[in-house]
Amino acid sequence: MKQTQLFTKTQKFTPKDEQSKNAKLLIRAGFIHKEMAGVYSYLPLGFRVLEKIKQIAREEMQKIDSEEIIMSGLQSKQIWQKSNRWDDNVVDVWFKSKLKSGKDIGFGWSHEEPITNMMINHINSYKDLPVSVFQFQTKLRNEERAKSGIMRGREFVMKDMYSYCKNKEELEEYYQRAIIAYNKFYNRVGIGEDTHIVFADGGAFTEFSHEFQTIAEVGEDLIFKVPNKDEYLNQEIVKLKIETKQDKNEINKEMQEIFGKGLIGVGVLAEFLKIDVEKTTKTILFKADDTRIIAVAVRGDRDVDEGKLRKIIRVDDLELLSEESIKELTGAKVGYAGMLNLPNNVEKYWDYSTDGRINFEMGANKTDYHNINVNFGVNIEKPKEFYDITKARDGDIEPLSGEKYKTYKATEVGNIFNFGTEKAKDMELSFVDERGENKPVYLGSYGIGITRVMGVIAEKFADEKGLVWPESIAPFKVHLISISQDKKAEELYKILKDNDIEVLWDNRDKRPGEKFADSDLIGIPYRVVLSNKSMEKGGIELKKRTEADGKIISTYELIELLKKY
RNA sequence: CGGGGUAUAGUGUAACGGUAGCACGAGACGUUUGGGACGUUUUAGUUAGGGUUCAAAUCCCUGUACCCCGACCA
Repeated sequence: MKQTQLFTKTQKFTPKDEQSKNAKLLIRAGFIHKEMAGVYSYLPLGFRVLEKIKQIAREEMQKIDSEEIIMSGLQSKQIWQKSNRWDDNVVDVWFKSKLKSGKDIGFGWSHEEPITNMMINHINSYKDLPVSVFQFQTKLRNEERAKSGIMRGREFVMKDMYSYCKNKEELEEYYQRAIIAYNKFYNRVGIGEDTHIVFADGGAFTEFSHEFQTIAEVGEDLIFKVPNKDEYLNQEIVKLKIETKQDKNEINKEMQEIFGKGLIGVGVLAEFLKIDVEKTTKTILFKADDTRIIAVAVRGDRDVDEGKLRKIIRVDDLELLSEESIKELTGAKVGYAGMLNLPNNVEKYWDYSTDGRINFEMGANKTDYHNINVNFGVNIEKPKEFYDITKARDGDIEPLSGEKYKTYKATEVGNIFNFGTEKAKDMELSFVDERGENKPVYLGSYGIGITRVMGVIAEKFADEKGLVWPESIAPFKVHLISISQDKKAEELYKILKDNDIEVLWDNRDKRPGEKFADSDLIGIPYRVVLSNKSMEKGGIELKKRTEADGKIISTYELIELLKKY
């Protein structure tokens, strides 16, 4: 492609309404256009990158016998009601509208339900299984807050794949094949080395789901590497058994109620009471399934992991108790709750970190009051069991080995999930097995955030001059820059094209400096310069984007070299 | 959804309540041609609505948009 034909221009200044590196660079280089917060259009260069990434995903999915389809973006309410996911309180990212007739419709934020519903028409017998289908879809999600450029938008492209299997074993086998395909995909797009499969919460049906996380500074997630193993964990499933240092000879003191007006926050509190922060206790109250009230105690310097709590109490629906309810329940404002004297209907859970302490502090359930010198077996019954409810953080210790988890900031670029028969049961998708018995189908769901992958790559490889694309997904392989040698360049341009080498020819009437600067900004892997200077030296200058200096070679050598890559 | 911030030309940035200016981009002409050149010239703007004032980009109110932090995030 000739650059004069490219309607986009590069910008010298970074847009002021973008903070993230990926959006700044992609906009400056003309890959994307921002429509609104979290919504971007893909311009010729960006589109080419996107298509390259999609093609690689396509090839890898086809290799594991998945068939490509494209589903509608409009979805019907009835289908989603079957699995109880139409409700805005259950799924909070819905975009919804109505047909002229008044019928409710939703804009697809996921396609598990519609596709499973569709499969009812196609899966009847065990002979129809297994089936795997995938698509590239623009997902629409009404995110409360879009951020990080194209990494987390309201509209984004996702490759989603769904597998339908006869039984657990067949699904498990396909799941493993999908993992292999995913790894190949990440390798091919250039982020394989930093992309790890990470164990994550599996929800109700399976113990684990898996995420593919790419280690990157922009990452929103913290992943934990298990000591001495090549195994990574998502924050919410990191096992902890936090021990608190305690002098065993400390003598139990008399419990006291201390007045401390407006002391909110453990740091301030500990200072005021002149005790160690580890003596303080945080009591958090939750509402589960609308009916249960849960009180959780963790050591003051730690936080509750709601994911872990959900698992312990076996609910999906969990939220913090409202201010009014806390007041009603404890008789105190938020910030003074304690495990002492809570009504009997409140379920109480203690984290390991609260165990083994002598003379600890706790909210008094009385505004502005805290109890100190609380002791198990004296003021409050020692819990029969302690749990792992603490949110993991950097520096935490794996209970098994006693060694620290290593942590990395990472961004989730893929996710695979084993639904078992749960989804099929919701959607009433079943098949008849060899013996004529009706059985639910096993569903696996596999996603790759295509646009997010592009964002991560843009961000990870960029240097101070601009973007640096891996060869496999670069918009063009070669950036041909001609300086006062347009005739020769035109010939070379044709030769490159005849050899099926994707080339962007900067045939603009611009000064060399500007062409080089633009070339670096756009980030095409190979730069080929044709100029009086290069001719004097005997040919063409070839330079990789990642290298500082080029080398002079002949046209023949150039073609041979580029063909190899 | 809570908190904070910002809004001036396609982009980036100035202007005490008193003439909206500069740079990049884009157009024209000329000089230039290996790291965002130079000269002359043209183009194009105060987020929307209301208020205060002789006078508003500037002060006030309301809306909108965008950014950041937190919450949320199959």
